Amino acid sequence: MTILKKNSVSDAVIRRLPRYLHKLTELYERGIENASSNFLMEELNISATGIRQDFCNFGEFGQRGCGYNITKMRARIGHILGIDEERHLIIIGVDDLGHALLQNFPFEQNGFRLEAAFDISQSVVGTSVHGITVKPMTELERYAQHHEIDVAVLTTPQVATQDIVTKLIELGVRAFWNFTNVEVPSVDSDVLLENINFADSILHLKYRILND
Amino acid sequence: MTILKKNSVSDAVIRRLPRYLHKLTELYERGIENASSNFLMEELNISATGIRQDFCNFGEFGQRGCGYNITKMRARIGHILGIDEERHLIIIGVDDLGHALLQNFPFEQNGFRLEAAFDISQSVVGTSVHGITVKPMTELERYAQHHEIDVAVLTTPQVATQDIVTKLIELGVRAFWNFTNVEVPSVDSDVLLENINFADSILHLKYRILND
DNA sequence: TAGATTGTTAATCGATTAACAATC
DNA sequence: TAGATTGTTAATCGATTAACAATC
Repeated sequence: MTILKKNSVSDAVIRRLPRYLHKLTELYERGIENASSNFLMEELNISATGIRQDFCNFGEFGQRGCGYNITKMRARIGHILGIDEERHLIIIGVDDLGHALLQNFPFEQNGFRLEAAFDISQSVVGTSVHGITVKPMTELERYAQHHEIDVAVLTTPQVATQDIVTKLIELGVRAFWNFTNVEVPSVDSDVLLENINFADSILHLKYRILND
Repeated sequence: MTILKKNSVSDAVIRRLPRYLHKLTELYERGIENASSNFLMEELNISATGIRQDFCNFGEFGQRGCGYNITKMRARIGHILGIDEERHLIIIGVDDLGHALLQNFPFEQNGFRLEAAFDISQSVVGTSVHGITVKPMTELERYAQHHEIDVAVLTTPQVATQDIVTKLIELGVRAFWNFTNVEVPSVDSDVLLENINFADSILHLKYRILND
């Protein structure tokens, strides 16, 4: 009998873990070895109680009376987030944004390896960015049959996105990092979708500019 | 006596408004004129009750028995988000990502006008992207004295970010759209900060890949 | 031991969901 | 009128905050 490994830690907590990780790395680089929840509160603008509550989800992190050891905590949170588990990704669409990601985003640092790039446009196919040669979309299917694709990064034009997602799901892709403005609709519950939506973000900022 | 116009609508609600706006625009383009909360639920994966509750914050939107008129609702949500209120922004850092934003992001569509771009690198200063000529950082101060800067878009290298933010705040900038991985620390409560953090996002995806 | 600070239970607060009267 | 669907109050659920015993 298989038991569905149900994630009991709330999404809100998980969303904060990368912020902890990043801050701990910064403190480590500053040469700080130990931090109390109160100190972290000031650094992160999260209440000390909240921080302790978050860590508590994953067992004991600190030492009563002495705070948290930064090296140890960093390793542990990194492990929870799976930084040490490498996953493969491909990128679809090598326009400016795709190019920026290929060129500058530290995939390795986050436990990913960008293995291939695809584009439909003749002007970019065959060019090489950061060591990756852009393939034509026509090769996608063949590529998928011979390589494991853990994540597809979507930096495609709006209109093309839905079809590409459908195609990729058919080809077995189960996770998407979506930079397009498209709401990919209720895909199967076993498909993961992480959106980065610039327009949503700037509209939220506009609202606050007008109302705060 | 001035009354502090306290925003009584929760942040969670406001974060959903851009999604509503976007979906309504799509439905409009599909030629659909009316939608019930149940229909929107299917389109957006937000419960029908939740949708009605959200709209209820801003007065009556629909017509009992008939649902919501798409054109009217779209205009209203757009107005709440201030799409019709133009604000000016500048971008600091014209690397690949900055370039991508300049070139492709529909600022006007979201009620913004990108007025100037700054960079420190000799190789981009003086070049022109999408009609904007990149200025050297040394001109920032003079520029700020003569123009209104409502938002500064940050696509700067990590190390430079904090100093640039401090400088911009001195120059009177009160809102930032931050694409760097830097946690800009507890700035004054009258300074707005909207973060887009690629690393946080992809680590969250990684966690779900490993745990879902 | 005294002071500091965690880990964790309990209390509070806020957001989501359910229910239903109002009304098209 | 009957059916549909909103607007809104009440109930539930979950997340944040407070409190404090455990312990370094």
